[in-house]
Amino acid sequence: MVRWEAGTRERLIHAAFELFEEQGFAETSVPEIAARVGVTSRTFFRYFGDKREVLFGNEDLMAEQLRAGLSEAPPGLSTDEFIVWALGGIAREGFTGNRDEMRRLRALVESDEHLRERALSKRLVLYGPFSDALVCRGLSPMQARLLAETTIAALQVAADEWLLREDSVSVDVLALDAIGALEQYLPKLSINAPAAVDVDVDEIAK
Amino acid sequence: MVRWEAGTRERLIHAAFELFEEQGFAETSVPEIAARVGVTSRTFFRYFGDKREVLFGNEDLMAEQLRAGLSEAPPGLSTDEFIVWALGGIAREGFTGNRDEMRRLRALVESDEHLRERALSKRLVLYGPFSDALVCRGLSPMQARLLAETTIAALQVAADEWLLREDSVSVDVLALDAIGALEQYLPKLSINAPAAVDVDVDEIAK
DNA sequence: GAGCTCATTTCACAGTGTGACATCACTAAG
DNA sequence: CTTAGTGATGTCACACTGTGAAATGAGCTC
Repeated sequence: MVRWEAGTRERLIHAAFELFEEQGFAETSVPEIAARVGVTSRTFFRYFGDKREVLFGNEDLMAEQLRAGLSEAPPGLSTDEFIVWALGGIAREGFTGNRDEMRRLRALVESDEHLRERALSKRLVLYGPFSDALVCRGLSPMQARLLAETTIAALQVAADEWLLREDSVSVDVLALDAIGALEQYLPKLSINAPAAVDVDVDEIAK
Repeated sequence: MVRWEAGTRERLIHAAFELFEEQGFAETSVPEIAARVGVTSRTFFRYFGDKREVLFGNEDLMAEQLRAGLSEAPPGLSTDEFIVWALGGIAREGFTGNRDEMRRLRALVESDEHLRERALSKRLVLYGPFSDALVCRGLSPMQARLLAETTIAALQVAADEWLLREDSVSVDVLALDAIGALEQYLPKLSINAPAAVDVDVDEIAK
């Protein structure tokens, strides 16, 4: 006879999800979640740093997979090819099937201010590895950051679109469509921008 | 003799800023801040929804100014001209002088997880008005969102760059430079992407 | 000076998150 | 068989966050 049932973490996640859907996030307390699983709230906080975190375990997983996946990029890709390749990987790993559960999660997150906030900062976790990989490929930190943020934002938009649909278009195609359309609207550098940049960088160095 | 000193809100902000710099954000309690100003913590929470908010009053102000400013855009601008114009406005309103205080604020925010999280969601407040304005100009909600996020991200990167410098380059120029460089790295739609988009959108409508 | 206003205080409270220490089934030596 | 871990959980105590509801009291108005 085992002293404790296995899979406490998973059961906590499940119970939390249920309760949040039944009563709302704010109206559900941690002791309540713990009670449904038959543990103490202290145990809950041992598994999850805070109440919100119970819904975002996946994101951390995706970030790890992403970091691992990005290091396996075929050599010789140009930066834009690298992005296409990375989007494909993410789409294949994180966006197959289980659309319905993702929809429910999305609805939950959208329903509460604190959850929306946490979701945003989870994007940081995603574009962190991405940005690092781009720096390794020779981009400046600032450029890498902007490119990573843009790509992840496109991915997010594409994911939203994907969740609205029922067909089987893959997320990376949607993301690339979005990026393509984006380019059409971005101001072209040549039009304006006196570009007093490169000069002043040196002045600071003094 | 006045029962209460004027400008409680400003004095709370000031006291909080000082204490956060002296001891760190996590190590400073709300009662402590309130005590330094000579009020109760209850009063603090009447001015600020939560402890973090005391550092982000400006962002809300900027968002309002932005929303107001965007509605005054000269007619006849194309989308990319509109973006250039908007960036100019933001730079003129929010990024003149007081660089040193902004640097200190930035350092504070970077020093704490919860503050970084809040800073991110404040960006939502900024790109909300932007995105709305773009929708009014005929973009689809998704496109508007992506374009707005990209622009604000560029602004953020440019602001970071600006804070690192001492010269007088304006933020909007830096942002446009960043966007220019960004375009160079974005995958071109023509290369790939079978683009199964427009068809399926209609199918959903049924 | 009666009454009103309004920022603030006071009080009570539910919930969050954490550190320190106790418990107890199970396990690996000896 | 005993003994000494090990590791997930419980227990307890606590500081802090954030929020309703009612009381206070200075200054203003008529």
